[in-house]
Formats: sequence, C-alpha cells, structure tokens
Amino acid sequence: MIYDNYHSSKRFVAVDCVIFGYEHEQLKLLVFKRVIEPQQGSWSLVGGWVKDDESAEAAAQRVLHSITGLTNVYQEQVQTFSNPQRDPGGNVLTVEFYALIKVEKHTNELIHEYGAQWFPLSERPTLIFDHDVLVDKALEKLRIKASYELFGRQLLPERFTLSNLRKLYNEIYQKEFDPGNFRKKVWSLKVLQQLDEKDKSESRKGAYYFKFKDVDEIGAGTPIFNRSFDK
Amino acid sequence: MIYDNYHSSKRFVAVDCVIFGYEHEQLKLLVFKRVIEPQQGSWSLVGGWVKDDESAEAAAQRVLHSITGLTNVYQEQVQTFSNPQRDPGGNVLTVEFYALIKVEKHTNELIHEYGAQWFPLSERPTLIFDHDVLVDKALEKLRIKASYELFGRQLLPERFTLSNLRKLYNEIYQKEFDPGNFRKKVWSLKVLQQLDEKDKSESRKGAYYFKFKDVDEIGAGTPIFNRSFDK
DNA sequence: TGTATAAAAGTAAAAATTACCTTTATATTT
DNA sequence: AAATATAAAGGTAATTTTTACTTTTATACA
Repeated sequence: MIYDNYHSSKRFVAVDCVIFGYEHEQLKLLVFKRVIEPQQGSWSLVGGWVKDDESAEAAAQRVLHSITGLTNVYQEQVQTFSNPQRDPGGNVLTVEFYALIKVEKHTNELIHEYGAQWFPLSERPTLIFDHDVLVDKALEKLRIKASYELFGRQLLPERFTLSNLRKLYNEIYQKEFDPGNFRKKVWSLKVLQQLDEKDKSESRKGAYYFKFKDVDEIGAGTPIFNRSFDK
Repeated sequence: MIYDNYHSSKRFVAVDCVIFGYEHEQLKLLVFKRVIEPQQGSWSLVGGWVKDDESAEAAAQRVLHSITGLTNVYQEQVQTFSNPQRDPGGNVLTVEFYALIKVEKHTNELIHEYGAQWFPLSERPTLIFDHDVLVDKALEKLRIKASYELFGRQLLPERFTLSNLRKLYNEIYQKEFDPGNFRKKVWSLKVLQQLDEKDKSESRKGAYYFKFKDVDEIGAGTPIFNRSFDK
C-alpha cells in the first residue's frame, strides 16, 4: 500500500438500501428495526458495513441477499452521504442504493425473521438519522428513471395488465393517468408484448396480460420523455 | 464512538472532480499531472483525500479552491466508485463530483502553478485508473441536467448572446441546434432577461445580450424536457 | 448606395398531447 | 333469455409543441 500516510482511522463506510416493493396497488418500502445502538429499536433503512475487499455495490447485494434470500437484486446507486455528523454513533459515510423487488411469500418469511417490515410509502414511520432524506432522494431518482423508460419490470409480476402498470405509475407519480392515453403511449413504446391470456378478475371483459420484451429485443432508446432541443 | 468493532483499516476515502469550463466555443476539461505515485506524471482528474472531519462535498470544495482560488464553486455529486481494485495504490473509495467554472485569466494562473491544464473535451489525454469512466459519467449527468433546465449560468459570462448559449448546447450534445427554434424554445422558458446592449463582434446587426434571471425570480419548474404521461 | 452577414421574427406542416367519447366483451342479475 | 353493469379497448377532435424552413431586419463595410 502506497497511501499509508493519508489514512483516516475514524471513518466508517456503509451502504443503505431503500428497498421498494409493489403490492395491493401500493408502492411499499421495506424498513427494519435497528438491532444495534444508537437508537436500537427505531425504524431504519436496511444497511450494513462495506467490507475491506468489496465494493459498495457488492455490499448492497450482500445485504439485500441476507434479508430477502434473493440474488441479483436490481439496484441503482443513488448518492453518497458523508457529513461526519450524520450518524451520532460515529463518522459513517454511506453509499445509498435503491433496490426493487417483487413482494412474494417466501421472501416475506425471511424478511420477518429479520425484523423487517413493509410499509406503504405514505404510511411509513419516521426513520432514524437522515434516512428520511435518503428515501426522498431514492424516490426522486426512481421517478426520473420511470420517466425515461417504461418502468415496472422489476416490481410487477412476470405478466400484468395495462391497468396494473398504470396503477403503478399512479403510485409513483401520485396522480391519475388517463387509461386511454396511458395505453396508447405505453403501446407506442414497443417494449411490451401482448399475451393471449386475459385477467378476468377485474372486469367482465377481461384485460389482456402483457409482459416486458426481453432486454435484447428492445432497441436502444425508448424514452418516455420527449426531448425538446432535438434539432 | 460506538462502531469500533467494524472499522476498516485499509480503505481510503477520496474525492475526484471533473471540472468543466467553456472557452472559445469549446467545452473543456481541467486535468492535472499527478504528483504522487503510482503513475506520477500521468494525467488525472483533480482530487484529494477527504479529511476525517469533513464531508465529501466540503473536501471537493477545498480541492477546487486550492487549484482555482475560487470559493462556492458549483458542483454536483455524480457517483461513488468503490471497487477495491480501482486504484493500484490502495483501496480508494472515491466520491465523484463535477464542477463548473468560468475560465478566466486569474484563475488560470493558479491552475498553471498547480500543473493543471485545460483540454477541449474531445482532445483530452487518456487519464489514469478509471478516470475516463468518471468523465463519461459526469458528462452524462451534465447532459441530463441541461435537458431538465436551461443550463449555462455557471459556464457562460454574466451576459451572453443566444448564439453563445446555443453554441454551448451544441458542444454539450454534440449536434447543431436550429438557431430559430433554439431562440424560440429558450425564450419560452422565461428564465432569461434581455439586456439593452448588443454584441457587435459576431455580426453587423449585433445580437442582444441576455442574462439569467436571479434564481428567486424564476418559478419552480421550467423543464426543457416535455414530460409525457402528464395526464 | 449596394452588399453581405448574422440576428430576429415568422410560417406552415407534422407530431404529440390532452380530454374526452364510443364500442366491445362478458359475468351477473332480472 | 334478455337486460345490465363494468372495465377494457379503441377512437376522435381540439390543442399544443416540434420541426424545418423562409423572410425581414439592422448595420458595417466595400
């Protein structure tokens, strides 16, 4: 090691994960009861220390695996918080990620063992430290993502109706999209494939199931935003 | 300190700044000749260690001040790189920022003393480690920023013509915007104020100078992108 | 006085968005 | 068996925005 002179003996490096799920037409957040001091027992994001020989990305995957049993969880780095005073327990730099998972029974068992719990985003408890800010930032990034490309692959089941998808968008942006216009727009993006089967649970007529096309079937850019300044 | 058990004795925390400037109708990057091993003498981004009692944001400001003499430099966090192998000199986690500065004579003197140098983005030398990736990420973020809101306040002089602004956009997106359409679009955003004076250096007729309105004069949202999915 | 130049303003076609309305399919009720 | 109710699916027309141009303007210089 070459940089020895410059070493800090006081800073810790952690990851925190804002874990989003979608169930019963609600966007949900997975938080857990803190098991270490300070503020043991308070609600907090799921996090952990970054080991010496791993990247923050790998640490986040490890943490996500430990509470959900899932591997290869979809995650995006959000930003890093490094104010030395942000955590009263010490100088903790945390790299924030958001993760998207499908809420399912078997993962939920593990989650319970872990003392974690799903909350609808709007009913989540106050979190420790700056974690409420982290949630806001993650949501902001999520919204930007969902405006750039059709979103939902990681949150919805394999097949879903356009109503399911629209309601997810309603949740994300906290507004009501027009069913007809939403259908037209989404279909025009050419990233969905219509299936033969219908979901009859919501209507007499039944709504066709759709699925996301495979990633390699989709052309490079299918932005939902419409750039101005194109010429 | 409560977390002592979990402390890493091997990881360093740094910041790296992708410093953009704009001069002679070119978007430029400030890089400098590395003064420490490994790869002393190679071109690299401007960076530095994050001290124990400061945040990454503060460290970036400190580094920016040290080479430009400027305070309150505009900066945005880009992302954090933490692959333990990214720097052969040790396990260095770096928080990346981009910064925007006006290229001016007096700052340039300091920059020279420091062994730093401006390069047009397209003619920049290869940088050490993963720094070329960092530049790409910063540029990506810059482009997104410039598509969300009218951009240039931090790079252009106090007053500028619409041609100046358009050429900056040409540089950022590497394409030619139509002068008429650009003018129409930019003016419709209502974030510029037209001045009485003209710049006669580029044309017989002369082009009116404009300036950015003060931040508090500008209404909340003036996106350049046009969201779909608005209803 | 004419000419050349970029600035500024204008225009019309095309595309996208928006706010609706109509038709369709079918399980359930009468 | 027919009527009904419902969400799905598809359609439409007005409006707005974008795009690709053209025309007019102001003025220094030949």
